[in-house]
Amino acid sequence: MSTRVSIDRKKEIIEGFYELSKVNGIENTSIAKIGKHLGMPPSLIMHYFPTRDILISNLISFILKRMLRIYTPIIKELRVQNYTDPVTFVDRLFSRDWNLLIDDGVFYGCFSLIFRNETIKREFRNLHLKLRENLKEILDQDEKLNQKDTALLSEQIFVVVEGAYYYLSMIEDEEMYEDKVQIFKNQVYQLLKP
Amino acid sequence: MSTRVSIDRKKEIIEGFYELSKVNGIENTSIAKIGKHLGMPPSLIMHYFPTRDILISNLISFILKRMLRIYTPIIKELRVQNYTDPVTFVDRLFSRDWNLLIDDGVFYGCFSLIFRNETIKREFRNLHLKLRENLKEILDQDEKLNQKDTALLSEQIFVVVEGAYYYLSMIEDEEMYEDKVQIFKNQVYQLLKP
DNA sequence: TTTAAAGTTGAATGATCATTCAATATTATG
DNA sequence: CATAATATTGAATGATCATTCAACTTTAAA
Repeated sequence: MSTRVSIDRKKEIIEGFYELSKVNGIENTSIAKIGKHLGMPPSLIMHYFPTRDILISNLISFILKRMLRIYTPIIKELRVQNYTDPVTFVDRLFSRDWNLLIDDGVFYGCFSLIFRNETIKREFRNLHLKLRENLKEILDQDEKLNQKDTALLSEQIFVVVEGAYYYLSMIEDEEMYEDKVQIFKNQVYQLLKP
Repeated sequence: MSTRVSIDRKKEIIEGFYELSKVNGIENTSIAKIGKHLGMPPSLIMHYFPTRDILISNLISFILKRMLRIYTPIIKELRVQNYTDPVTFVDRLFSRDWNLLIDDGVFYGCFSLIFRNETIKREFRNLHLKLRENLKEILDQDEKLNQKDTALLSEQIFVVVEGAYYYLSMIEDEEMYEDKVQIFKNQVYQLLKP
């Protein structure tokens, strides 16, 4: 069905789309621009992605897959150590690894599409349910938390993390940024207290 | 400088822009479409808003002004009663008044612009600083909280509220939605405990 | 009432858009 | 090697875009 070439091309196109979206926003990244950026005619892009909507929904899958990756290093660690201090991965949640993993502008640009596209909304919902499940699994490894409702806890932790990401993305002042991060980290540590 | 007519026209145009953006998204709401919607030539819109960017930045001001309004009824109450149970306005924060006040799709669509526009970012930041200040003032009215750092508390409350709004906007199932709301409300009540 | 300013119209601009298509080149298959 | 499938090209489509402009109408000021 899908050849090596077609798989590579699709990947190349989506990555080009993503790169240009970082600079111009998704809404200003046309098929023609992607083509010029990659040195291919727009018709080739449409050969692999028949409509712009399909192209966008592939970009979203690409982004959501990336986001899930924040957990893979932590989960690997857990396999080896059989124990990880929750504080360690809370730190990781607040670290700038996420910003490195995926551009905030592109991410929120995609997110804003959920309100007019049911499929995109479902994809985002699934990602977030997965993120919470993963966090729950990690919390379950910690004996100190075995009295706690870890499902509830992971909801509570994530709502702080996500609120923090939203709010922090407006803060320019470096010092203020660090202050706020500390506040929100403490807020999560408080939740983790036995 | 600005006549009655020009003030009314500008308002009419921005509101038309907002209405169409609810349905199509900002990125798909052109000046021509706004004109058709309001029964006026696009050139008239450009007479009042010389560029599309100016039009967008006016839409954003319009939206942010609206958001601040969630507090005015609460603050009015406080003036009369000289006391309001914080639980009451936490409820209000989580109520659907906000969704009524401003469409989530338009809101997040505007928000995603902060990443490529410094002015818009500043406007959003100012709104959120104001929201937190307002909440602090309300918390300060409550004697039960006079041992607490109300500035810190308002940060912590809002980060939950904003994370919740983000997350809840993906949830379709009504029952699940109510469950989550209750979780996040409890999380805030916990913060308010003396 | 004259005149200036502000408001409004509609047609025209060139740029860019997503998408289509037929033609050509490359690769895989039998 | 032949042939079918896949990959790629480049030109052309009509729609829509933000913006410009000159002409016209209404309102305000003097």
